[in-house]
Amino acid sequence: MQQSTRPSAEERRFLAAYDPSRYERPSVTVDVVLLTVRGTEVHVLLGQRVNHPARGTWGLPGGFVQPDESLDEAAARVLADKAGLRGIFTEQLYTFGSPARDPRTRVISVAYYALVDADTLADAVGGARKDHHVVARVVVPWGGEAGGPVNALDAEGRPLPLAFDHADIIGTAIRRLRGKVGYAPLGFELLPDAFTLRDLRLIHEAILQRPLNKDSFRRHVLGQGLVAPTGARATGVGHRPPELYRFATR
Amino acid sequence: MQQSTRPSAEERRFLAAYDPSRYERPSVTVDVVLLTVRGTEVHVLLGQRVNHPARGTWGLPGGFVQPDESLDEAAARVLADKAGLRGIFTEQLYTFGSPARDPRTRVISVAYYALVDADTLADAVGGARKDHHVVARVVVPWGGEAGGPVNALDAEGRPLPLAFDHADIIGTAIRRLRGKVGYAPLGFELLPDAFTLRDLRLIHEAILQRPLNKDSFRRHVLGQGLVAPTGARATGVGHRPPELYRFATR
DNA sequence: ATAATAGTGTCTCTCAGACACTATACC
DNA sequence: GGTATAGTGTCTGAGAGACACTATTAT
Repeated sequence: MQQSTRPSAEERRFLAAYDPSRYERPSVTVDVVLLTVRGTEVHVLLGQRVNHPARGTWGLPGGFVQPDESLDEAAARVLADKAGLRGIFTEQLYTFGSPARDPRTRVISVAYYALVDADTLADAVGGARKDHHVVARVVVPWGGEAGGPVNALDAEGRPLPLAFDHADIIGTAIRRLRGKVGYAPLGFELLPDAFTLRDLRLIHEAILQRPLNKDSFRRHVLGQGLVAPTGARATGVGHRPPELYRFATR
Repeated sequence: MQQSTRPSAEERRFLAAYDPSRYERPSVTVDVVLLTVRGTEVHVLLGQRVNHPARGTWGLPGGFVQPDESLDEAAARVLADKAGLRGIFTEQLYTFGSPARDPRTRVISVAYYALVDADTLADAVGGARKDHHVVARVVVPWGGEAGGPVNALDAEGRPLPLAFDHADIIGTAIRRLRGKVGYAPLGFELLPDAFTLRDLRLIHEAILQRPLNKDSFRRHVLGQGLVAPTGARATGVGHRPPELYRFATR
């Protein structure tokens, strides 16, 4: 980011006299849509609200932006505190600021989305956080990149009521993911270090919720040079063992 | 947006006792990157700052988000107040929240970008706002969608110093525009109601800063069904008069 | 051997790029 | 007529989809 020029003496006097309390200020939070893929379905980490407002409903991990941290840092802090995850792919998504979206007061939420492979998420959530956190299945009631709110289901398929506008926020994350997965190397964020091309294709199919051509997918991925063979092969698969690949940083 | 469920009596008591002043809150502004294309170059509306901080530098039109308005409404209000424009294409861009980006206090800026044709912008800026506003040429020192800050030049080609992190914000708008212009009908927002296919192609070339294949562009645009011929033709062009088209809302 | 998927080879269809050619205004 | 751009037709190469065929392991 570009640094502004050094303030003059006159500007320093102005700044010293500046009173920020003259303006009514909203609260600003960061909410993180932490997504993974289990089997053929996208899942999201939700926490059950133990306090009002909307107590008992399920919401995204989030927190107020602290005075000394950037928005990216706030998102990383939320991920570390609430999910025990560090260093995973995280990107700003959209900022939600409808005046009535939180009944407490004016709360503007800068939403982020993050991607992690299912095993790492299971390990992270399996600890002390188990009680009030769930990795919920996301049901997307629209195709392509139409957009709109989504539904969340628990492991038994029961719907989980979502807090505030979090159904919209998750829907926005799904739309972003669908839009980017075709040309950006996002699938690797959802897989362990070594994976087969079939694994990668199933990730894409789970995100897009439509079948992809096996041959074209293979050609496309190999042609992009985004993956490199490890030399190893998967074992115990009951058929010809596939090559294991890793993400190639070009 | 989805409405949250009706609060219970207990929840209403909680909300009545809630004290928002317990948390330190940042200021939140909306800044608008109002873009247009003049000739072969992208331009942006800038205003000269008459007050500190960064007095004399050039900044995007912006304003504090009011307690009763959404972010979209704040962006529309800024466009109406500072540029006299209503009903033009506007979309949320990105939220900038580095702690030191504004020397006054913590200011988080929700950036929007808006598109308008050059004639409409010239009419809107030609009035009383003339003194402290300029439609500056944007010089992009990176190709494709690499991203990064940009430079702004006045009509004589002199660089205009940009306030705060506005060079980054404009750069983010350029990158978004380059990314979307290939598949979304954005070019029409930058043209008057009737235009030739050559006009539309020149708009795309100005945004992408690279030449486009004339034949493919024509086939692509006509094949998409996004334009419809008006039946009229341009006159006084010194060569075969081209068909005039309009944007076709499918 | 059978089942199941990996991986290769090839054909076709679509589309972008390139180019040639004709059309038509203003000078 | 000359010039400049509009607009059409056609060829070619790249890539996606489809499909046939071979490869290889667990059972």
